[in-house]
Amino acid sequence: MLPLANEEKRINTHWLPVEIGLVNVLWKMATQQETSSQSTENLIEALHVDRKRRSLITNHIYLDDEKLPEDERTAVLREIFNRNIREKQLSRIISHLTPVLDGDHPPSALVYGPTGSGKTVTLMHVLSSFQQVAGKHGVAFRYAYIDLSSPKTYFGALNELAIALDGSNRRYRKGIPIEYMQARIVEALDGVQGFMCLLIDEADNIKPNVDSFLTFLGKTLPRKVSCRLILVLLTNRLDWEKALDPRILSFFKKTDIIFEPYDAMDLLEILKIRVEKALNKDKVEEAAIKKVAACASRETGDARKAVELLAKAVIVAEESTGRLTEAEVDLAEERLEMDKTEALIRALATQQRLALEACYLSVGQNNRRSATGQVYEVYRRVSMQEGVSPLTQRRFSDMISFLDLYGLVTARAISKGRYGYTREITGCLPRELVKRALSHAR
DNA sequence: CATCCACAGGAAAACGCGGTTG
DNA sequence: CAACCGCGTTTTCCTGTGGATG
Repeated sequence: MLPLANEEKRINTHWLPVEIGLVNVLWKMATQQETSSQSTENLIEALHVDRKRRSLITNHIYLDDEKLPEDERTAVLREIFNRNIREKQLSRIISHLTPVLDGDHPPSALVYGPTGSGKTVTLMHVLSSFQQVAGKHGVAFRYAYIDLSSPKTYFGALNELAIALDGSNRRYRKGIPIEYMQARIVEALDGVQGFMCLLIDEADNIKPNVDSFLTFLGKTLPRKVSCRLILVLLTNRLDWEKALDPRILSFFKKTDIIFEPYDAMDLLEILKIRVEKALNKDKVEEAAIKKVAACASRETGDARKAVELLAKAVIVAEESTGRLTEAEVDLAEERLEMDKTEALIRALATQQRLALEACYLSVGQNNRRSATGQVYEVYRRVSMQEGVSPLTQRRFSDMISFLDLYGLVTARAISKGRYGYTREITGCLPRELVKRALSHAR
């Protein structure tokens, strides 16, 4: 999973020839010129041309979801759905909703799916399309999106709901009674006839008392308003239902819809759209995109991660050959991994950092295996030096397990016969990465 | 085959710290 | 203000482990 120490050499040998070649060309050009100022100008020109030659990106924003404006985002999504990617999920949701067209009331839905499987996106798409179809059938259908992706209280959730419903941007002040909030929501819904679909994203994010919010939504609200409510709750926790009060589940009479993570084929299509929009197609090899899709689907099937990897690979390609091939993807994956572990190390608590330092100190340059006892001694010395009082061996042992869990060291329990039962600790990260991260984290 | 090393790792007690109560 | 409580962390105590060794 983690990059091996010796792979760093490959990075260098990979791009060096290109750079050297370029420098040589430039040097020749420069030396042929008569005055130095002219040569500098030429150098600038040459570098500029070269930069252009290597550049892959034609439109930057399509590689960064954060920067994509809303209408562009929906346009991209529309394309995704046109390519029949989430077909199964789409048809499930739609068949759940179709009773509306005949004026029947579908039950509420609970949608499960891991992050990056396109829950929100798909639901939004379906609902907006559904609204239009319903309009043609003469059925009044509206929907509202309530985003709870940052943790909210019962009050905060009501607030979001109120904002979504009355269309205004203003937040209601804190401190007003919850009954008032509820009254506002009822008021906002009162004039509406027909169906009202509430799409509640990350519904598991309501902190202290989820139950009361859901009770309000499922029990109180439908009685007070004229329109017919359809609740759609999105969550990425499969066990969420178990945390709920069974009474709530009973009056919800809900349907479950499950979103599988994207598979490699889906991701491939999604990536292709991005590539078309953002990159110079001639410089991108099909195999590379396939590889990105394969990597992402192997890990989590998270579309956002896939795009992130693609973006990283493009950067790698831009600063080396100017072509996106499988090799660049490999490198990008490696770097992404390195960045992650480095960030992880920097975020470690002091004691854990010391433990990690002790491990790599004890293991030495040639990755000798060390027993827990030895490393503990080193750890004691190090923490004395730092002026931190060392912890007991018991705790230290736990920290080793922690470091092992996060893949920062390898520690496996082994019996050395009558010479004891220990964990052999070895490092599994490039020395220089550890050094940099450790020195930075203080 | 029993022994025994040098820890692993579970359980419980002790500690520390913010918050609450009489 | 002391006494108390709840909760997470740390220490102490303890039993368990697996194979080389005599």
